[in-house]
Amino acid sequence: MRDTAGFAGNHVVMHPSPPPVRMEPFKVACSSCNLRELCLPVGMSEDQMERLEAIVATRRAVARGEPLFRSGDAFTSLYAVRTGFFKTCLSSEDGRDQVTGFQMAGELLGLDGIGTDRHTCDALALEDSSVCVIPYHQLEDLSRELSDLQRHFHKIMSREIVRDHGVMLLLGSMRAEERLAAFMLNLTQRLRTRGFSASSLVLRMTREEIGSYLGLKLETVSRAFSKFQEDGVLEVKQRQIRVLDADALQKLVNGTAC
Amino acid sequence: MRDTAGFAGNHVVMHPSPPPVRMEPFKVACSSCNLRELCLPVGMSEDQMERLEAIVATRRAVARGEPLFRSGDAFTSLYAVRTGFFKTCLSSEDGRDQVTGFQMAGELLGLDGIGTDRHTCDALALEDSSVCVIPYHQLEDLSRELSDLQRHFHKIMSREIVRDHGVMLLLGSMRAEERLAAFMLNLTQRLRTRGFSASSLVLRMTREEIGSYLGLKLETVSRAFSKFQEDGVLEVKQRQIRVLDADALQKLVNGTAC
DNA sequence: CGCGAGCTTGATGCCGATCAATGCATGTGG
DNA sequence: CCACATGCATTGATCGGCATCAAGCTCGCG
Repeated sequence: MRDTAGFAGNHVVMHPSPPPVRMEPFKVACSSCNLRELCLPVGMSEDQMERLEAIVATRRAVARGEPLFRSGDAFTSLYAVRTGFFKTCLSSEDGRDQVTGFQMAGELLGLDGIGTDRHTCDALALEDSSVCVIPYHQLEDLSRELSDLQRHFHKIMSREIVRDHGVMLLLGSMRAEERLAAFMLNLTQRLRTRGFSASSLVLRMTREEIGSYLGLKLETVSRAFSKFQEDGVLEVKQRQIRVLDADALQKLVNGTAC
Repeated sequence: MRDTAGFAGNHVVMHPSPPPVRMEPFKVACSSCNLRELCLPVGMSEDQMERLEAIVATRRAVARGEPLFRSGDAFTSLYAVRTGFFKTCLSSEDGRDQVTGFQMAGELLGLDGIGTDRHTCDALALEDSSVCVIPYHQLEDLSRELSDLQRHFHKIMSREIVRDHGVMLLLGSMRAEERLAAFMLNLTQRLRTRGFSASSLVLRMTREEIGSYLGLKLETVSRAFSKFQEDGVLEVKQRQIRVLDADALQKLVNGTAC
């Protein structure tokens, strides 16, 4: 039987086609959320978490293909991914397009909007997803009272900057196969953090989206996948991927295999 | 007579070779600093600024070629550039190297360190420079009291993220000349903000450093400069640059000239 | 004056883009 | 249940932009 673990395991699957946006009036309970060790409340006490829950009052469902927000939208809230999978992408006026990131459960979306009070990129759901809505001004207010929250929020922003620098390194100095290797390692690592198999996964994005993220054309991504399969590093069946030799990937990312 | 304004104008020039690091016990006065409209205190009242000055107690001079901090150093402070010019760069173990940014007066350095309490990149002075030292934990404490400070600090971090996304777009989808055009426009715009001529400047970095930032080899950068000169877009004499046709640069960055 | 770091310019080759055709999976309507 | 459309992936052939290799050149400085 085929292993379909991937990160589809605990996703909210909504069929047949749900309304694209649905507000859930139910109380959000960070304290009982299985993402609390990945998300904003990391390291917070019980009563601090209650304060946070009080402002994170709503959830929002986003159907596959729909935007959570778009570039130019007024910025009011951050979003924590509960279930599902997103991409953020920049599109310049002349049709150039760049995927700037893929976000999975526990990761924060919308940080780009703080600087100008408008979102500067599009966030699109790659599968039916749900997010916790975190009204930003309330978060600012609360983080003035809870230094643990403040500290953690700053760490999240800083790590986003560091992540971006890593992508710049990748885009600026790696070759196609190295880029894909780095991408796959990053993906499996994040899945492992979330308790999923690191060796078997289902890609939620197309070759074109991967290519956009990595600064490659979709054909090049496809060829690199095929190469990895030939070399016994990956098993690739469309979006079903099995990692056979993680070390080989790691060696590609460093310079050892050149 | 040659216009040498560039951004050398108000820089502290220290010859012959000063001690690489010098602490200045003098009081820092944000309120009388001509960078206060670019730096952290933007939009703060007089007495708020006094609170900030109280924690920004020291300056530090960094000689050309010397590090302000290095990857792996313990993170304790942020730094605001007072005078001079820096680059930040990432170097992976296998010798790959990526310049992730160039910082000039009024810009903040060190945000990368917040996430892990260690710096994740090197910051090197490209000319004799000086910075204001901002002890980070004191800044956190103060920004819990002064919401204006908090808000502005968050905006600065967010804008850094947005800037990085822009670089990702550049690295992922632009061709050599487009990259250099975007780079030159960005540079002239920042100079203009600081009251310098936007049409005449002196590059503080080598072709190789520009290339590393733009994901190009130094020869390609050089050829692109030559091309711009041929086309009457720039006048290039080593590091002396004069912008003759800013519109042409702008058109290159968008798709109009393709 | 001569050295060296940084810059320019030319010749060549390779990696990845582009163009094009085919394959494969899913879904839809007859 | 099949025929067909559609979206995505694979694979091949060719092309072009940038890297690489290799000389010279410029300028500041000891």
